[in-house]
Amino acid sequence: MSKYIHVSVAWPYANGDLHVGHLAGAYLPADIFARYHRLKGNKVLMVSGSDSHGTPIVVEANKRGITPREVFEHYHERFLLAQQKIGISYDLFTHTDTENHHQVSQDFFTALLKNGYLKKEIQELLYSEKEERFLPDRFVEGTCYICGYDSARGDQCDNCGNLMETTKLINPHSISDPDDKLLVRTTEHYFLDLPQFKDRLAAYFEEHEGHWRPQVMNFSKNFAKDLKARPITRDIDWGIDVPLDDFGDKKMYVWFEAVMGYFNASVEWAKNSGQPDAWKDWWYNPENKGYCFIGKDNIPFHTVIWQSELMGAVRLYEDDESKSLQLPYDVPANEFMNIEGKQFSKSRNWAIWLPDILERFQPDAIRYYVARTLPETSDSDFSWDGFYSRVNNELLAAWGNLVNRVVGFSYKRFDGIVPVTNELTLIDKTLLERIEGGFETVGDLLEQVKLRDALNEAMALVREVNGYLDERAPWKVYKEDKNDAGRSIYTALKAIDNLKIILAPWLPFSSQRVHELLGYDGQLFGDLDIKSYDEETRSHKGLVYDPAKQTGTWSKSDLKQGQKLREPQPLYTKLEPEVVDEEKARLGQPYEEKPIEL
RNA sequence: GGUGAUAUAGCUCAGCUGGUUAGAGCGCUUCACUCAUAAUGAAGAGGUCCCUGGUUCAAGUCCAGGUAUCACCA
Repeated sequence: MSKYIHVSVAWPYANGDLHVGHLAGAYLPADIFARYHRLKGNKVLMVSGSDSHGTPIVVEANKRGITPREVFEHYHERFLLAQQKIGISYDLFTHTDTENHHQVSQDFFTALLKNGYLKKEIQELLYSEKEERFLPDRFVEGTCYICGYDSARGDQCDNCGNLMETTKLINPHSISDPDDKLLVRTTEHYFLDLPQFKDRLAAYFEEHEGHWRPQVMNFSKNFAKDLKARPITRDIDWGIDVPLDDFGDKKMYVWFEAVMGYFNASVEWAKNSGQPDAWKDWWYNPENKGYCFIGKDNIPFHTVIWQSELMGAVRLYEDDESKSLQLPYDVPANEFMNIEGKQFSKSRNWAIWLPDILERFQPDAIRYYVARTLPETSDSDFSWDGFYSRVNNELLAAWGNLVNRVVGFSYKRFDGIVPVTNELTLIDKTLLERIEGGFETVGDLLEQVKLRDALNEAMALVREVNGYLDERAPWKVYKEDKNDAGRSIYTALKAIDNLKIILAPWLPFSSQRVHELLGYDGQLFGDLDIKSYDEETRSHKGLVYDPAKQTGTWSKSDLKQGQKLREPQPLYTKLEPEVVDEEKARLGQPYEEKPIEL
């Protein structure tokens, strides 16, 4: 029985390249999880996209003297390429400036308004007469009303560290123009009336107590205890229009519409697939399980606000009143990944950029190290020493070498075929039972989103096979009893055939190569391509997983004796010790974007 | 300032509702092996479980306070 699994992945702000923090926080865990379910034969819908709105994009655009649209389109393109290269298998990775996203977000707004969950309130904000607009906090500078520092930012004072109430700043002015004195003015905005959801949220948390990560649950419960209405509209130019005739030129707040992307992108995916209602199999299916993969900074938006939006809209594009939008089943938020012990910083370029490292390292090597070091329970650390030793001493030495030694031996002593042998002995059967048990043990951990534990277990199985080989010593036995040696090699090949599937969620590229080495044709996974989609007034590109050619399944090996193998080539490139110092030296240096080549 | 987390072997991390000699991987030492990208296997040495109090027959595990780090909110 296949199940429906919806995988929502955090939407990256398209104002700079992706870095390993993004990968570790959301994209890689989501992909591992999704690939497992794809192998299980479950109906996976994994979506995300570039967040094209929000102040950071506008700031970046101003800095470069180009439009916000040019900024996000530039990075959207790079997101597509980098993620294709490292194999994040989105059913659709789109962006928030599609006609579809605008339309569905507006319909969401309208539904919330109609159902009585939005209310108008008057706010005091800083207004620029020069620019004839209200300025967001980040565009404001002034004198700190606590310590007197004269360059306090609109949201925080860099001198005393206190967060600022923007309207209290002394002599507030625009960041880009110190002569542009700002005035406090009132403006009217819509608010999402979160307190109305308090009881329903409490019931929702109750329902999921137990399987959520404790830090996510605790944080969310606490956050939901004291809810206030939050403004969801802004006086800005770059964003989605509020769908009301009498509300000026105001736009939706980016956090309000970005989370809707999980829903909107599902709708787009269905349209693109030519089955416009297909998304309902997830969003209106009580059997669906939805997972939101995000970083810890995003927790309240994905455990409180998004749930409130879904509950408040009740239903969209669905007439059956017995149905309502499904809420996420789990929000496996990750902590942060530091770099060489220090926090990521874009301004100081303390970062490891994805397009950059993909030029020098194999995707599976990166995937392996990051997966091994996932910040699932607490902040973790990416270190080049760690990368070097994990890749060389574990991935390559234990797994790559296992494949190489066994296939190589078959090639050398058994004419490059899977040895033909008779009845297995107890020790052979015991090994295979242990390995085959991995489908259960590793699978269970994956379903609980304990990805690090699951990988640990999978690697323990790899070591079992190495231990078995040492014990059986086919290279020695071969001289006296070729059949017995063949039996061990057959057993080891079959173990590898199983492990290639068990490891495939983490190592899709090298598992495919093992698949081919073992003599199979065809693809374990489907294709991941960049495609173009036309809407009425504009077109956009998306990264799209097409499962049509997928043949891999999460099930025991049925390796045939006598099957022709392919000549082994090492799976992984061994890293030279110098890379550690070379890569460390890059940290903090200016980063130059280069074209991403596949 | 408030809230939620995190601090355990050289390194990266497990240790759920308190209970035998505190675990794993890597690194290190010794031995074995040579099919393999000198890769593999076995054995072993490494810890005042951040600090200070407290509860308890018993605390890495609970409570209070403190220190350091992270996120969110004001």
